[in-house]
Amino acid sequence: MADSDSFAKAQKFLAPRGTADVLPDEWAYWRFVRDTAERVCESFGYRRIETPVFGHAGVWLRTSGSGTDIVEKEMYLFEDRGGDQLALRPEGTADVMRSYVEHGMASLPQPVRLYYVAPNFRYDRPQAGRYRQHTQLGVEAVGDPDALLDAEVIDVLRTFFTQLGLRDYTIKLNTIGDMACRPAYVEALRGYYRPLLSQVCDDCRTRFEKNPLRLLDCKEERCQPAIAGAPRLHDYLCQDCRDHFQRLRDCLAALDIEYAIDERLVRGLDYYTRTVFEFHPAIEGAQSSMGSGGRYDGLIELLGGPPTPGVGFGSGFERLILNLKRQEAEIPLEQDPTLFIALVAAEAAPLALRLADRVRSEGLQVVIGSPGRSLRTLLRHADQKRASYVAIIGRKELDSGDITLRAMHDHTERTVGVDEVADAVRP
RNA sequence: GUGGGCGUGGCCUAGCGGUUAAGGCGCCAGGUUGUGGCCCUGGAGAUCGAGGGUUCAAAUCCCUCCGUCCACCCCA
Repeated sequence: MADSDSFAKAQKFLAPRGTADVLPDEWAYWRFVRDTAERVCESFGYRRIETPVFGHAGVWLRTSGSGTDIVEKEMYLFEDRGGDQLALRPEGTADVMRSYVEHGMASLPQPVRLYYVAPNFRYDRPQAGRYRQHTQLGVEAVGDPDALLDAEVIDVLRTFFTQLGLRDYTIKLNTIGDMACRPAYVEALRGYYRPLLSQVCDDCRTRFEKNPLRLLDCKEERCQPAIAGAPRLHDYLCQDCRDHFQRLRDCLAALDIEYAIDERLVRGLDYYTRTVFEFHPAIEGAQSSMGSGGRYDGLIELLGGPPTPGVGFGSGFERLILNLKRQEAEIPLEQDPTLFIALVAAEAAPLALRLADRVRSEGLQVVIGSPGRSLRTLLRHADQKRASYVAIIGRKELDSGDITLRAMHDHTERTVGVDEVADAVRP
């Protein structure tokens, strides 16, 4: 890394690695995805919550699991001037649960349904669909253990995708047991792997120690034989977990939601219990998950709250937009301005400003063109912005006090008073 | 953390040892001294990612670094 001076000279100033500017042309996608997310969540009775972009590092250090990449090597950690250990939010669920406890939401009727759209930060190596700052829709149903809610949040995500026009995705579903049955399985898995450790990859040896469930989704060729012969989690599930999973399946059937059970599916965060799921696009890129989540019945206890069940998911906007583009999906167009003011006589600026305000107060979009350009140039600009009408203000209009109003679609012009412009251009 | 591709005006690209570094899009102005989409003319805008090396001569060859993209890993 060069020193900062030569860096600045060589590269100018660029957005930090793994971050991106959302430029005006791109914003149409963002607005569409955000508006759709808000509409869908609210249609299910979920209410908006916002938590700070940074928080006490312990919120994530305690909940996400010491063996996970997110905590171990991807957190943006910093100390503030008062000496507090803080972190840029790496994921949304834990801090929303912190807020649930902090604000006594347990005293509200349960479940509490919450959603948020917020940036997350992870120090990862960027590639397609993966950024150091990314924006997620998060949805959480807190305080009710019923599998109906697992089905409900999956339905929220399914509906969100449908409303976006995303097609050809698949849903992977699994159950990973709970604190009653998973420990016995983990022991069985360790017992099985112990004699095989010399045959598996380095990462798997680490997983064996820190996060044994992840042994199952190793992609290394040499580890596949070990995975194939491993004990199956589903053989160790307790009756409660079996019942929960069956009820979830019944609920999904009622909703006509199709899915594939994938016993290899485990999640990257330690707090998940029972249900886990992922939504994948049919066109598989490397960063294929467009939304994923599960149940986290022990999470709130880890944060010092009472035993409280919860279930939810996260869905990354950047990946959704990537898939919308790949699919060449239709998105709502930007609104065209109704009126473009061609200020040929720059000295008439006060008149132009008053006229623009007056027409805007009627709820119409008005753009003032660069003052002092030739009328020819101004009309070209108006055309490029697809304005419906152009109000021409030059010497002639300045003298008479009236406005020349040109209808762009048929090239007709008429003279109107300043007070009549809004009515004349209203669609 | 590990691999691979690529860095030439705002964008896309040509040039691959000797060129005033070329073209398209976009931008500005004019052709119509107040009238758009097409067309025509002109203009502005590039220390060819940075530093070092080879050479009489480097955008072009070599090295290092930086950036970026793609993949692994991980995940949204």
